[in-house]
This record gives sequence, structure tokens and C-alpha cells, in this order.
Amino acid sequence: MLSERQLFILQVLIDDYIQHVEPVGSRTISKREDVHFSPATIRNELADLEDLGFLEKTHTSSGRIPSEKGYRFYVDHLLSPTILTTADIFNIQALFNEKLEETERIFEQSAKILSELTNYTSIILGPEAIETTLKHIQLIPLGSQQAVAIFVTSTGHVENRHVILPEGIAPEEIEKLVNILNEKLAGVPLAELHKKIRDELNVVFRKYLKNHQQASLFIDDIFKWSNKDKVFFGGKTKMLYQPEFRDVEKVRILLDALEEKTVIEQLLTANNDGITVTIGQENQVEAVKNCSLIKASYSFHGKHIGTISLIGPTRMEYKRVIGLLDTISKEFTNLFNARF
Amino acid sequence: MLSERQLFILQVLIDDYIQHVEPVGSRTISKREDVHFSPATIRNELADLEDLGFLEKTHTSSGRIPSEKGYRFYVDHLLSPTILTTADIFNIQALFNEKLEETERIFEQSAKILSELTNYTSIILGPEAIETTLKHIQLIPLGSQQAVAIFVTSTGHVENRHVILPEGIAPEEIEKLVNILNEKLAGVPLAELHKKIRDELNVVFRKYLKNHQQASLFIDDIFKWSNKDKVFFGGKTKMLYQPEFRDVEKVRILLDALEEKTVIEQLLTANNDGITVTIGQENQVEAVKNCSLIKASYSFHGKHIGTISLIGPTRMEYKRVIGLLDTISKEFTNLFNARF
DNA sequence: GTTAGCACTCCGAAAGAGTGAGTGCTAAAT
DNA sequence: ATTTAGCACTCACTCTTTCGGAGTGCTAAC
Repeated sequence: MLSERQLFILQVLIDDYIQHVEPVGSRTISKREDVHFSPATIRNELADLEDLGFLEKTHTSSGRIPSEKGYRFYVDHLLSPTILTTADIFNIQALFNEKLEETERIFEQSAKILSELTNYTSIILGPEAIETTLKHIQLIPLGSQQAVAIFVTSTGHVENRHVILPEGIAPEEIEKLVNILNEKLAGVPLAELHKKIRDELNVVFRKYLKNHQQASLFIDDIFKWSNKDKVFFGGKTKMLYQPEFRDVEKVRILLDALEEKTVIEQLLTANNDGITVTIGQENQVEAVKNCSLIKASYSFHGKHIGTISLIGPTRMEYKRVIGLLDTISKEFTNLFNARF
Repeated sequence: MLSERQLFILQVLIDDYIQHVEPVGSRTISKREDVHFSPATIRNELADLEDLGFLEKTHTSSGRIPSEKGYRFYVDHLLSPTILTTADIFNIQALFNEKLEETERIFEQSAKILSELTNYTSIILGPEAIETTLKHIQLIPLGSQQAVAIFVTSTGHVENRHVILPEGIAPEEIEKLVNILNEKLAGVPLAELHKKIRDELNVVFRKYLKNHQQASLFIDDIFKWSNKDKVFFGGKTKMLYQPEFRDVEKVRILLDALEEKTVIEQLLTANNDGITVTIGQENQVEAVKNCSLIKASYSFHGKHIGTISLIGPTRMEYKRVIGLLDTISKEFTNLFNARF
């Protein structure tokens, strides 16, 4: 077990390193007002903390930097998230008070502001199809052959896709078809649409529609649901400001990885409530092993529907960031539950 | 006027520099098979070309690199766009043959492939509101207070926004309202919607709707048209591969600039037909003054509706890129005109 | 247990030397 | 009148070397 003093020194050191990004030496720590022991004493403690695996040296005679284990300990035991500053609160309030016309805009804006406030890259995963339900379907013809199918979900999200109208089907038939779809499918979770159609609706079609076979194929076409998650990035270039990414090569690897859908999925799938911090090697994705990821989930009717996260160097301003993310994710939850 | 030999040397030098990104010396040029004069001769020619402003030196005893004037000359007079390779053609064909469900997808995909093929960052400006017309409006209630307004344009683009329903307005009234809107506004260019409503529709509302004042306000709300252009990026990180962006600072400035909507507007507004090449300082935007921008526009019913462009270092593979962009922009034009 | 003192380590900046690719100029060759 | 060979010169780069400073670990005294 760590002594009171060791805890204190560890905390001071990590705080200092997070701020200055330079190995911290015993003298630096001893110079603080609230430190009443000599550099030599601190050196002894530092050596012990290093033996325990919480600290590292960049070379034999350098100061110490936190190891990943050190950060882990820091996050788990030494961290009291700072109260948000009034400026932060003001910004967040402004964000959520703004009248946002498009649902997507709120994600875009949040991602942007979050990265602006923290100087890290933010990634927001929009509502997953799984938990939202269908509100309304509309089919709008563009020409004789083409049409746009529009889906509105319970969260106010609008999805659209082009479809090719089957030849020789009368407009009235199509209208009837859409009416049936709306009647039968409203309120059904998006993920279950296809199943529901196959299991229950074919019967109905057979009953009401003349050309039911063709209609059936057509519907299959519409509902080939591309279950793509909506991912919103904010401040992708923020990492370029971090000294640990002064090397273009590193930035490239990271940014390229973030373009991969599989990577995003792997990183951001919410596995539990509240806030999760993943530090360095703890991340499953190779390119992110020198980063930390902070993830918060928001929910709708008590179920996770998306995540909000920040990615930055392992040396992250955990204190501030955790508070921020917590607040914003709660606002998200409120927003969704209040609106719809 | 430049002599035959000067033209030749200039071309060879620029080609070589574009490929190897190293100052080119007289000896390098003389080593080519098709060069039958000595390094000394070439040195004299190079000195002349430098005096004329087509070439520069990085320091007194270095080889030459093209100046921006040099590139300009190269692009204007020395360039015969290379025929696309079969691989390129194959890729483009595949892109346009793919059945793209969402209109947006084709932009996303094109941007991606374009940057993949060229290794530069691509920017595609989606159809501008100005030239497209309204096809259909739909208002879908989400709750008692909320609704989603959906706009479908003649190019199959779908726009949506949240609106707050005015209190105490009956559903039938709203339905009537939407019907009027569709009847009167279908075919009107998006940019003129608001004007048209003010000038012509208020009269109609007064006639048919009970609560016309409230409806009027409501409609104003819906049509507060956020005339935001749709911008699609491809391969934003591609520039990290370019040696001229080995400096993180430079990348940051450029990438940050590209986030600014005003910058994108300034850069990409199409001012004329065909392909435009803007080299270095010719660009109006500060952050892009060490880049080249190649821009092609595509059209719908003979009018520009958007642009496709590539941004990269001034040392760009103009030859290849121009051919590619030309092909793709033409395919875009075809696509839009064939589909709708 | 704490601290002063001291030898030791290693990084990083600065200075110097050597190399090579390239130039410009002059004078000879074509 | 061009073209070319020859040569002195320039400058970026790379390697060493040097040197100061920040930091450590250890020992012995407090």
C-alpha cells in the first residue's frame, strides 16, 4: 500500500507532467510550497514508486514520467474531477439551448465544441438503429423510375435512400403500399423491420396488393438496411497540437486508423454505464495504443443509444475532461428523453 | 520566346522534380538518354530559365526547382494530360456503376476514391441550392410539439430540419398548409422559396387558412433556409504523405483552414467551365498559398451545380490529376442529367 | 527517518571538420 | 557563335567532439 506521502508525490508529479510534458525531477517537486521535505527524500520516494511500476525514466539520469500503470492509478484513485469552470458551463448551456434544426447538427456541434473545449479529438456515435423505432416512411417519386424513400425515426433522425420503382406498378398501388407500411411498421425498432416484414407483412400484401410479388421484391430493396452508425468527429486536427504527435508519421497512423469504421466500432462500442477511461496499451487497437480514450454513453428510455468520447495522448487532462464528458453525456440523455 | 531546347529542359526538369521532390541539377538532366548536350550547356540554359523566372534555387549551389511561374507555364503549355490507365478507368467505372442508395453516398465515395487514386485531398461540393428546385415537402410530427420538415430536391437530395409546431393549430390545418406548400412550391428553385412565399403565398394563406398569421410565422421558421453547401472530403490525411508537409505546423494550418466554411467557399466557388488550376500564391486563401488546387465543375441541365477538386502541394502530378478530374466531373454531369 | 554532499550519467546544444552535389565562369574546341 | 571541359567556389549535411546542466543514486552525517 502506498503511504500518504507517496500518494501525494505521485499526484503532484502526474499533474505536473500532464501540464508541462517534461520529465519531472525531485527538485521541481520540492520547490512547491506545500512540499516540506528535501529533494533527497523525494528521490527516495520516487525510486520506490518506480520500483512499484507507477513511474518511468526516459534515461538513467532523467526525471520521472508516469507509466501507464501510473496513469491508471491516478485515474482510479487520485482523481477528483474538477468542477467545470463557468466558461465551460456557459459553453455547454449555449450548445444545448441553441435551437437546433437538424438532429445531426447537435452531434456536429457537440463534437466541435467538445474538442474546442478540451483540445482533443472528439468522436460522437449517433443513436444506433437498434434502439430507435420507426416513426414514418415516405416514398417520393423523382421521375417515372426513380424515387426517394425517407425514414423518420423516433429520435427525429431522418434517413433517406434512392430506390428504383418497379416497372408497371401503378401509383395507387405504391401509395397503398406505403400506407400499409406506415400502419404496420410505425413503432417497430429499426433493427427488426426486415424481420417483421418477412414474417408478418407478406401476408398482408398478398391480401391487399395486386402485384404482390413485385411489391415484395421492391420492399426488400427499400429495407436493405445499411445499418451504418453515424459517426461525428470534432477537431480531428487537435492532436496536431499535442507535443507527442509532433511526428507526422504518428499522426498519420492515428488519423488513418480513425477513418476505419471497424476501428471506430471496436473503440466506441459502449459496454457499460458511465464513463470509461482506456489508457494506452489497454486499447485493443494498435494505432491507439499510445493514446487514451475517454468514453461516456448516453441513453434513451434507459438504454444506451450512443457514446461520446475523446481521444488524446495518454498524458491527458483527465481531471477536466472527465467532468466535461460527464456533463455533456447527461445533457444528451436529457435532451433525447425530453424531446421525443 | 523560349527555344525548343529550353522548353524541353524545363519540361524534363519539372517532371523530374514532381517525381523526386529534390532540386534537379544539370548532371541529372544530362544523364537522360534523350539528352545530347553536356551538363555545361544545360547549366547555361538553366541559368537563362532562372533569369526568366521559371526556375529557382534553394541556395546558391543547389540544383533548380520550378518556381510557381514555372508550374504555371508547365500547366499551360507543356502539359498533355496522360490518358488514364486501365486501372483508373476500371475504378471510376466501378464507382459509377455501383448502385448508390443515397445521393450523398456517391459524393462520399467519389471523394474517397479520387483521393485514393491521386494521393491528394479531394473536396467535392454537392449541388448548390441555387440551381436545384424543390420537389416535395413533407411534415412529419414527432410528438405534440415537435415535427420534422423534409425537403426533397429535384436532384434527389433530402434535407431535413426540426421545427416546433405552433400551439393550438389543428392537425388538419397543418395538413392543408403542407398541401398548399407542395402545390405552390414544387419546381421552385430552393433559393427563391422564401421570396416566393412572401410575395405570393401569404395571399393564399389568408384565403384558405383560419389562423393564417400563426401559420405565416411557422412557415417563416421552416424556410429559414440554411443555405449550407454540402462539402465532402476525401483523404484529408493524404497530405501527411507529402514530403512538403513533413512539418506538423504546416499540416495543421492547412487542415484547420479547410475546416472553415468561408475558406471552402472562397476556394471552390466555380467561376468558369472546365478545369481550373490554381497554383500557390494564386490562391486567395493564405493557408493554401503553398498548395495547388485543381477544380472541375459538373452541371445539371447546363448549369454548374457543384465542383470537384483536389488540393495538394504545388508540386502536383498535374498530368495525371487533370485527366482524372476531367473524367470524373463528366461522369458526374452525366449521372445527374441521366437520373433526374 | 531525513538530508547534505558528491560522483556519475546522459541529453542536447554548439562548434568544427569533411564530403559531395552543384554552380558560375573562363578558355579552349567545334 | 555555340558548345564543352576544367576548375574554383559555395553551401547543405553528416559526423564528431566538446561542454554544461539537470538529474540521479549512494553514502555518511544529522
